[in-house]
Amino acid sequence: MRLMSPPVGLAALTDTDLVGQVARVLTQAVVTGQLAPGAKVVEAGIARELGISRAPVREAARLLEQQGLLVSHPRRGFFVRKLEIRDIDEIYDLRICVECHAALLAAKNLTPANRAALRKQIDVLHETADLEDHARQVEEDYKFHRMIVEIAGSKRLLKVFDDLSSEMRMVIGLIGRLYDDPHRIAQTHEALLEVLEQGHDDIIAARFDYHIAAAWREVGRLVREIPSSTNGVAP
Amino acid sequence: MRLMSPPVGLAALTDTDLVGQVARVLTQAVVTGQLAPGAKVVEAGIARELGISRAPVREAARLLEQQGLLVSHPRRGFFVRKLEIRDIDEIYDLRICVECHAALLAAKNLTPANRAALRKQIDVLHETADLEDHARQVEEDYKFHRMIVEIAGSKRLLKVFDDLSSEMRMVIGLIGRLYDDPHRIAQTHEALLEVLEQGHDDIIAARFDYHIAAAWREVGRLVREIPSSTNGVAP
DNA sequence: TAAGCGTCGATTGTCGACAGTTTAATCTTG
DNA sequence: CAAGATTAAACTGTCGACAATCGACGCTTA
Repeated sequence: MRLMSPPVGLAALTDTDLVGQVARVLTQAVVTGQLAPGAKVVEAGIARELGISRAPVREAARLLEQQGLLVSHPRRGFFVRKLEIRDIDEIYDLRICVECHAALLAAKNLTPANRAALRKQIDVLHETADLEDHARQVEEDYKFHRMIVEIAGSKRLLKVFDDLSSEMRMVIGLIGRLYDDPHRIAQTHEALLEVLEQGHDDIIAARFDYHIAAAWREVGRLVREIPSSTNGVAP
Repeated sequence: MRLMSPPVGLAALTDTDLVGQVARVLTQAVVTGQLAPGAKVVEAGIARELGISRAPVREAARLLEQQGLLVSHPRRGFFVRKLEIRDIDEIYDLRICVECHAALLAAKNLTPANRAALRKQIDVLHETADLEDHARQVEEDYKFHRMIVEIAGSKRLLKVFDDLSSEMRMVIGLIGRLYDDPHRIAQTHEALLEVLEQGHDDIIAARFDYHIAAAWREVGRLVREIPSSTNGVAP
């Protein structure tokens, strides 16, 4: 006898994931610069503001620490991480390493379905290119890159990418503007997809390497251009 | 007046880093198999055993979760991660990606000092090869690889490597024995160092790729060979 | 007889409290 | 007046407590 209702694809509702929520709030605050680099993150303050106790805040803060957005000095608390030029170099260097590899794997896993998804995302890039919403543009840009890593099919690769992402968002947030013309970015990504579809390892690696390295150069230039006192990036 | 004893270069006895200590204890328990894959990690149990409260235990558990050693099911607690063949493949795939890159960077940063350090570590490998202490041998093996990533000079690269390391230790722990003859391992590493000193990018990458892939194959073989019921590795 | 329903102990998520430490602000003192 | 000592306020690290929830087990019922 079967009385149990059949499994319908409902999203498991985890309304009690306070830690996760706090982590999201904090991440947002950091990448938007609402919490400036070097700023102290007072547990009790955050807790009071969110109407909760300190315990979940502490756990969330540890998460962000592991992600590299916060640093903790024992007995002194958590602080928003200050990025130095050297950090930005590390971030992009690792990103090249990870994303080139992901691209190679993705090319092998490319199916009509996810190929279409990538195409669609490029359309989104074109659409948002005319808007003045820079944050949105950055978001869609990353989404494209993330999709490739997803297609690569390695959870660990994706985790590394995601951790890097928040750091990169922080950097972009500090710069305060895009590192390139949004239309050009959309076109570039179109080219990336083509190369991916082509499927030649050397070309894929070289192309992704170049693409990310270009962003690296631009970001580096822009960061150096802004006085460090105003952006929290030390030389 | 200065009554405080002068700072000695001791391992910064931060006696109040409970979370760190707990994290170390838990990590050890997991990689040694003392906590078997799939086992539930009861917060109160750990806390009582260590004579502390649950708060630090929770924070430590979150750390290990982020590291991939534990998984948390909301409202059900933390469990020791069960590794599947797929995970092992992911781990080694990422390790190749990361370590090859690290090796290239390390070759560029190679100085007489750290070159000597690597040589010395190879000596240690030879010395411990005769011992029957497998755990020690594995440890020294990783130390060599870690040194290379350290020389590469990227904190983020090192972090990725360290996270992977604990997972790899877990795998090795499950297998329960070395994947190769320790003397052969020592020799192989000697060859790696030579290639590193030579300084040709292509050769370095190819050699490290091959070296790690070989371990991957061996580990994969050994894992498959053991009935999954006894080792916690699902197929 | 087996799916579904209470019930009960075990465990998690969260909270408020307290001691000890750090930071700042104020007060000395040469 | 500046450098150091002193005090007060703020904050962290840790704890124990409590309600909410989960899993197991036996009970009901079709």
